[in-house]
Amino acid sequence: MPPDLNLRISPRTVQRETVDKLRLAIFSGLFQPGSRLVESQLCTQLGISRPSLREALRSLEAERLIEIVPNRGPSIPALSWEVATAIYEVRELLEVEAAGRCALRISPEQLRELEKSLSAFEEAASSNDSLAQVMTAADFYSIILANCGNPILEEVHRGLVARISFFRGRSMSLDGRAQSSLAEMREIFESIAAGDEKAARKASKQHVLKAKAAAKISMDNGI
Amino acid sequence: MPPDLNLRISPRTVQRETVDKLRLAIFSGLFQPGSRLVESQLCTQLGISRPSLREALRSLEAERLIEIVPNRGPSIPALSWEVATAIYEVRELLEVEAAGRCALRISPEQLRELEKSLSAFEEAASSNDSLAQVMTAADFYSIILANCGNPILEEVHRGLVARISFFRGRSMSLDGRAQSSLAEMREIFESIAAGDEKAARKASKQHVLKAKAAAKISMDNGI
DNA sequence: GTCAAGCCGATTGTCTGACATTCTTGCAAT
DNA sequence: ATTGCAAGAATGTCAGACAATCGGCTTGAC
Repeated sequence: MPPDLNLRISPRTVQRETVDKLRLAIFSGLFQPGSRLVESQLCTQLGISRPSLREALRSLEAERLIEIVPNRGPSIPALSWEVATAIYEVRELLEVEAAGRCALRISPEQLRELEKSLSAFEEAASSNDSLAQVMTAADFYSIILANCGNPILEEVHRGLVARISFFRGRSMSLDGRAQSSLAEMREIFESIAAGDEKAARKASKQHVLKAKAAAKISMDNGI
Repeated sequence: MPPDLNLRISPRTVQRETVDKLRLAIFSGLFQPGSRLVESQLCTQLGISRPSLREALRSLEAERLIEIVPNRGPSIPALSWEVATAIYEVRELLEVEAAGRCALRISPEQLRELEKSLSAFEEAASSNDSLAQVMTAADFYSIILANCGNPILEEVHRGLVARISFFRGRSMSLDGRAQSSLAEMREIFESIAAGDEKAARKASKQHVLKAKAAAKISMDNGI
């Protein structure tokens, strides 16, 4: 059998990417919190019809990336500090668990992947591209979550991180935050590499707590 | 002005309830896992148009209550034991945390509510109505999660419990499971009432572990 | 000048109907 | 029995339409 000629001459089912486009746009902070998303505008911008768009919007609503109030339409929710705190707390719960499990079971192969993503973050941290920083940092966690042995942990975590992505760009651009974040992540990596569950949990907890503190600072500064 | 005759001759915004109807139907086990949901059929059954139905289906897809394969349409996912295990594990993480927090901060008023829901479960446990058992048990957790001080914890938990609701009816009808469940829940309640965080965590953990074991048994029995 | 009432445009909620694409299933031919 | 094909069914997507609702603006009264 010839090796998978999955060429797809005529790109079918491209509509489903709409939701990904929108999601990415939200991540990138293209829309201000609180701003409304007018359906007709999005339709023309995305080149799709209103029914299709509305389907995509429903998905995003279920993911809590947008909110839809009846007769007012979709908008980007303004994340209150209360909710952000709650998200960080649950993130802590999940990441600590994942890091601990990961330390006990990650394969050497995946460990190299993790190291690579840490290097990628290191490079991003030297730059001023906060979007790249957020993205590479997200990769780092993703690898940990993907190797913790519990797909649900990963899934839930992804959903939560998505909701605070808006913040994370802001707080990452705080002075020195990227560098200290790097140090924390390196410690997590070392612990996992050493197979030290307790240390991985501790380092992971520290990291989330620091991230939360940074987020609070950037929010108080009204950035 | 006459006092709010909210008669709603022409029922407005009733469409949004469609998703609730469907969700309830899924909870109740009306559809077999793996069975397909044909859009045109659902449209006539629910009395709505296809676009509206598809919006509802997208919501349910994002909640992982159904899955939609391109060009094959929506269906009820067959829950593998691997995924179910993962869900129970995360549930444990969340419930333990919530019970612990709840013990430290619940108001006397809400504590009475919790007691009431425990009584409701007690009554259901005496009967053979496993749906009522699942529902009242869900109420019990909901109150704990709603009073743990972290709305995200509650939200995530609700999503996870929804996905294993199919099972829970089955495992609850195992011989003696409802009664032992009652005992475990009572212990959780007592710990919370006493404000004993550690005990609440321990009892909560025990409860989830037992529930998981019961689910495994009922699954192995191929029920 | 300020405030309240009412009207108008903009936007959403929902439907009908349509058509191309894709999957499934049954039938025919080898 | 297996293969291939063709008809039917279901989905993916669109266009257009219309009522209901919301928000802002104008108008009028004090």
